[in-house]
Amino acid sequence: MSKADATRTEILKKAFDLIYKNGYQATSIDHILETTSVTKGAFYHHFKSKEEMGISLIDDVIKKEIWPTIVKSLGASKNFRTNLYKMIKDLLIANPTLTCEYGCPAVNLIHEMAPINERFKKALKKNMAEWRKAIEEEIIRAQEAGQLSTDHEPETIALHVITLYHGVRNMGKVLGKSYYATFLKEYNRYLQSLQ
Amino acid sequence: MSKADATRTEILKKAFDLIYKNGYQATSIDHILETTSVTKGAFYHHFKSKEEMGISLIDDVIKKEIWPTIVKSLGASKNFRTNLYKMIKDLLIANPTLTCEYGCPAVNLIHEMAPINERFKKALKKNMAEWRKAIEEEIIRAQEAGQLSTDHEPETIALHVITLYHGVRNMGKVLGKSYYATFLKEYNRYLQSLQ
DNA sequence: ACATTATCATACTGATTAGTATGGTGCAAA
DNA sequence: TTTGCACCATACTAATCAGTATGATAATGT
Repeated sequence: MSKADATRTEILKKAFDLIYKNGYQATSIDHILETTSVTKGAFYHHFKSKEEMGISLIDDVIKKEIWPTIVKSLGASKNFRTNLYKMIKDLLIANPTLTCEYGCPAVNLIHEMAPINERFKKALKKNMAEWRKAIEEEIIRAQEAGQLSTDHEPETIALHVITLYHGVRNMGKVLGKSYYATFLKEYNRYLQSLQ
Repeated sequence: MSKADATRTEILKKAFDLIYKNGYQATSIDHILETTSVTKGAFYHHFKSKEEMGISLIDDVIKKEIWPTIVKSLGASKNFRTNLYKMIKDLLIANPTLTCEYGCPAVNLIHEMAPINERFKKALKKNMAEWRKAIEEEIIRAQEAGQLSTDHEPETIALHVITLYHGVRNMGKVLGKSYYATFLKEYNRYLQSLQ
């Protein structure tokens, strides 16, 4: 990795930390630079604006933070219920960078930015569509294997699972980590109700 | 209503509009005053700080915006599934002030403020606890009427329903109003799976 | 009628914001 | 060797922020 790439990465890494904890709008560029060795000149050399940096963050960092956990679970076992359970559980519990207090950066950004910035919304929508598609494929495999009735619409279930994830990430901010366990039990019951 | 009360109400009303659409931190006091006849002196006479105004907003306005829809549904019919379905549906569709694009103000505030402001978190938590309790009572009634097995923990189901609401409000910001219909079908299937 | 206080209005402050202007440095191609 | 550009550093700007200082006016009790 070249020196320039290292600078770019350092900016995105620090920006991710601050935006994850304080939100995009509340995170200033000065604050990002404060605790790094990067200067404002370097920042605006790599990103033509704060918005541009934010969009890069969605594509580069968030994707690399969440996507591995997802693909690791889907298709891992032959039982789609096991896989969908593990996927959400690992996203909630196993990921070392994400905490209950601050939730999920992708979910947070949708909340904050989707209504007020079209570019953010589009990038986040694309991200969600990829996740949805991956879950759909899992469900279709289950239907082809006879584990699940074809009466179920794969898209409906996929989006419902994502909806639950968004919901529990928000609830966790208020109720704390103990709710994750409560939620996972009821989530599992939901998965078992899919026949 | 006295003149002073009218001023206070006008501030809270305008603040609600702006915070609902842009978030708490992105809403400035100057912006609140801009399109009203209220001045900064009046603002700081009624609220000792922006934070104080925000806390008032949770207790006063949000509660009055959402709570009526909730109590109207719960206990309305003898079937708890019908009531829980109607509650969420009305929150999503029937409420005239809330839109799909901007979601639910209470959910939004949890996302933005719960991790970074203890007073907000506490006020929002109290709000959620009241909702949870109301749903729990609906579920206990159903169990006493023999509509639902007592194996189900009322708190678990109540929180799961709230979780779904939080989730769908976030998803709607990206997927648009059409998803509400898709969600409601799967939500109904979930309610029917409670036996 | 008078005093007191509630309710506001105006003008300010210092801090912070995103972004710019300008110049410097090192490396790569010519 | 020189030219040019990628990469970065420093110092600035105009706008905006929450909050304050100070005084005016209106309501209210005595």
